[in-house]
Amino acid sequence: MTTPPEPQTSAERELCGLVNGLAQQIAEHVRERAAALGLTAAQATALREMTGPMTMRELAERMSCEPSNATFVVDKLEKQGLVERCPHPTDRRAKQLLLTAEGTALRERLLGLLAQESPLAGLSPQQQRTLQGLLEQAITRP
Amino acid sequence: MTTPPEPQTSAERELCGLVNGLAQQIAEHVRERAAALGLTAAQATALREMTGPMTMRELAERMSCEPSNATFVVDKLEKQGLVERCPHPTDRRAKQLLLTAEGTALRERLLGLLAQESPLAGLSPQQQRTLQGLLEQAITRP
DNA sequence: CTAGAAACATTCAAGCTCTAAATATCCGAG
DNA sequence: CTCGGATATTTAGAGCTTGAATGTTTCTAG
Repeated sequence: MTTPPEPQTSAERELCGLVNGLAQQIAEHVRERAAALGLTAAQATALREMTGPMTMRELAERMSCEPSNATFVVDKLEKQGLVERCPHPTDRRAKQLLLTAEGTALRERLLGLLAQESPLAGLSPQQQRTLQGLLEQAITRP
Repeated sequence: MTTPPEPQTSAERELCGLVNGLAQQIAEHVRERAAALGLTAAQATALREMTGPMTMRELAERMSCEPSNATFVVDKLEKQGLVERCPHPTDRRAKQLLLTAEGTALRERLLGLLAQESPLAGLSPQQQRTLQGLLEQAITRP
């Protein structure tokens, strides 16, 4: 026979639901601020992660998405004149992404908006540290 | 003037990244188990939430998505003979979703798979309770 | 040096999700 | 009863994401 009906299971499912719920709130937060600047959530995420010159693959990794998706998003940003695809200095296979002056300015505004009214404001700094520890442990395990 | 340069901010951004990371692990977990049964993640989520007869709207709420999306997903499940759209007993506007025998059987298998190797297995029951409390507090705040 | 393996970026097809609009039905005020 | 606002579902259109296939370029074993 199997182990007795596990009370564990349903608690874990509920917990997964909470994690997803909070992730959705965070996504919504980004979506709202991005929309205020005429960007989609994906475009805003890309802009946020553009901390300096980088390749397409590097950006994709920072965005936690596939390179093909990065191509799609950067196409949009490039059409808006926010980024440029330059030839990479040392690797002719790769492109080097650079923010334009406009892109840099918009990124600053975006970062300012994103810092306001964080979805995590309901937790004290101490609680945030606790949460961070738990999440790190949960993630670095499988 | 604004508050001095907040050290808070970057910590919160990192924390958001962790929440999203764990949510992605959970999604990947569902995706894998669903694929083993020939289902997409969305179809598996719908099947999982079909705890009994319900309307399209009710399913959409359980899935945290728009009703139009539920229509799309249920279309697929119906084509696979897993669910049926029946006329609602008392409200002729609504459809009542019912699992077929096949659907019920597959749902059982799915629940079994989903309960195995939870992405949260890295946390002790005590830690899971702590996490649950923090997430609830964070969510029920805006 | 050179052939084969691996890495970078892109394109394309397919799937998921959302919004807005259309249709059908319900319900309550008069 | 009837009209008008609210609700349930579907459709159409668009954006986001992925995975496979492709063309270049780089790296590495021999």
